[in-house]
Amino acid sequence: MLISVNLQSDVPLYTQLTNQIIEGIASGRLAPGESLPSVRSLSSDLGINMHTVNKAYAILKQDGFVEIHRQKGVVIQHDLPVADAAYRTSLEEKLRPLISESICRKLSEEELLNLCRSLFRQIQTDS
Amino acid sequence: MLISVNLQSDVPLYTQLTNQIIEGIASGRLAPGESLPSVRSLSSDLGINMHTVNKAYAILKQDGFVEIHRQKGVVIQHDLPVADAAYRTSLEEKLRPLISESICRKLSEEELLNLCRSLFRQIQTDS
DNA sequence: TCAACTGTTATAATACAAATAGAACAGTAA
DNA sequence: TTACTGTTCTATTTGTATTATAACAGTTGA
Repeated sequence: MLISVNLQSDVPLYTQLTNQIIEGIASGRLAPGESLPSVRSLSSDLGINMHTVNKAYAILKQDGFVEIHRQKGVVIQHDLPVADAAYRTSLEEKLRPLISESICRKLSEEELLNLCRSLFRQIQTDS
Repeated sequence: MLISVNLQSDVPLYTQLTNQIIEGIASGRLAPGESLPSVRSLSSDLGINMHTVNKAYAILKQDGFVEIHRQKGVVIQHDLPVADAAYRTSLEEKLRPLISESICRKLSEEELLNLCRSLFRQIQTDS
């Protein structure tokens, strides 16, 4: 899967990486068991530091999206983490300010739901 | 409206403030024309620095949610900003990683939409 | 007029996170 | 052995978040 970073963005580089990899899993472009590039090769390809890639991989490992095989390096987990109560709470806390502002800006409930539905399907079928 | 901050949170204080005020507008607890506490009184009440509150107010002013009256201080805008194309794009960029992870965690499209709908109505009617 | 309040600005210091840099270690594969 | 894997260590630079003090211009009410 093709991975890139935007040095101008205010989103931290390691967050850009984790976001892209998680979207890759969601879309099926990254299948369970598949290997990710090594920290050294990916950092070299992107022109960024090794430790930045390592931090992204460490977060993905921490959250249960990847596991480390001494042989194959970093591979996508077969048993991906599921949406438990704690996750749903944190998701709500992240959605709340976004939905609040959309209400202020007179986005209707239907428009918001259509946007979410459209994104959901676009990500899921973007393999 | 009651405003509070969580010093333990990893969300910046000024972001906590802007989020709460925007949610207050969305819910109707803060009506257009209504005044916000002065930077000095609010910072004193919350036990934080004046500049932190001032930064939050400056962002709200920048985004068009409040205006400055030399007499009344900081008041909620009558003509609130609307959801233009630029806003929709930025909203999509913020929703995308959240939805991607929810797909990874096997949250169904219906569950996600129900959560968004529930939040939308809860915020809107929470006055 | 005077005192008390408004937002605003300037300067400085502290603390922390993000990113980079160079180096080394333990384990594994060809 | 050589070359690769993730991991860890120390150090530096940069930028943001937060606090601290101070001052300014304008407004309000006594």
